[in-house]
Amino acid sequence: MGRSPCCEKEHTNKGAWTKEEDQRLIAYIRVNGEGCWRSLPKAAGLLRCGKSCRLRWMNYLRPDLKRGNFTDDEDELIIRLHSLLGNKWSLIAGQLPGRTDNEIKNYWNTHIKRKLLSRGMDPHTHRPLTPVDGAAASRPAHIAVPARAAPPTMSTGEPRCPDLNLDLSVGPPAADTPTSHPVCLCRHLGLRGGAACSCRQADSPGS
DNA sequence: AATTTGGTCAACCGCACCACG
DNA sequence: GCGTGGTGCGGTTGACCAAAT
Repeated sequence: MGRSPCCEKEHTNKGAWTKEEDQRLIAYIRVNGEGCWRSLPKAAGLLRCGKSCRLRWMNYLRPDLKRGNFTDDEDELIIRLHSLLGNKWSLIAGQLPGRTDNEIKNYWNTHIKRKLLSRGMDPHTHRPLTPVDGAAASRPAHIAVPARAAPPTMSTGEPRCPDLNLDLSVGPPAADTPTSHPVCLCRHLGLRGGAACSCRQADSPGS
């Protein structure tokens, strides 16, 4: 009935990638560039699903990735972007050069959630925890109630952090990262391929 | 020293969107 | 306008490791 699966699961490897698989993928993309993920595994001699190859490349093998701990600045930026965008990890990642959506998502779930809870903030709404939670009652006095904080809904289109300067038409704020890909938020905002989008050429050379 | 528990992160899965014929 | 294929995204899982008991 429906569409065929993205790949033949019976003849594909799963689980952790080996060094050899990594090398094959890197070598292939160096020569042929990104794109055509569906046919890439066969062409590269990999027994992997195309999606798996893409994920491995995007989240781990890309040369412009910044590995290592998040800085306090990045922490705060993620928190503010999340309050504005919600769980739009790819959008948030677009504002953090060298970071991937998967990395940020993991970091959020493991570190920042706890950080916000310790501040007496609800990680979902970015509002102070309600008395029902039993935490707000004990909220320290120095934690101000943000009057403009609102649930992370995307429907109003109203910025929840007016002081956060998000230029939606340009790349990441860090201009000194020549290796990072330019980020076009119009793509994420549903304008992909639209007339308003001027990023098609720069988007990706392979696609 | 052995076992348990909790944290971290790479990877998978399913769905949604877009481009194209 | 519709159906299909390809790609990207967000949620979830599970393996691995370190700290605690």
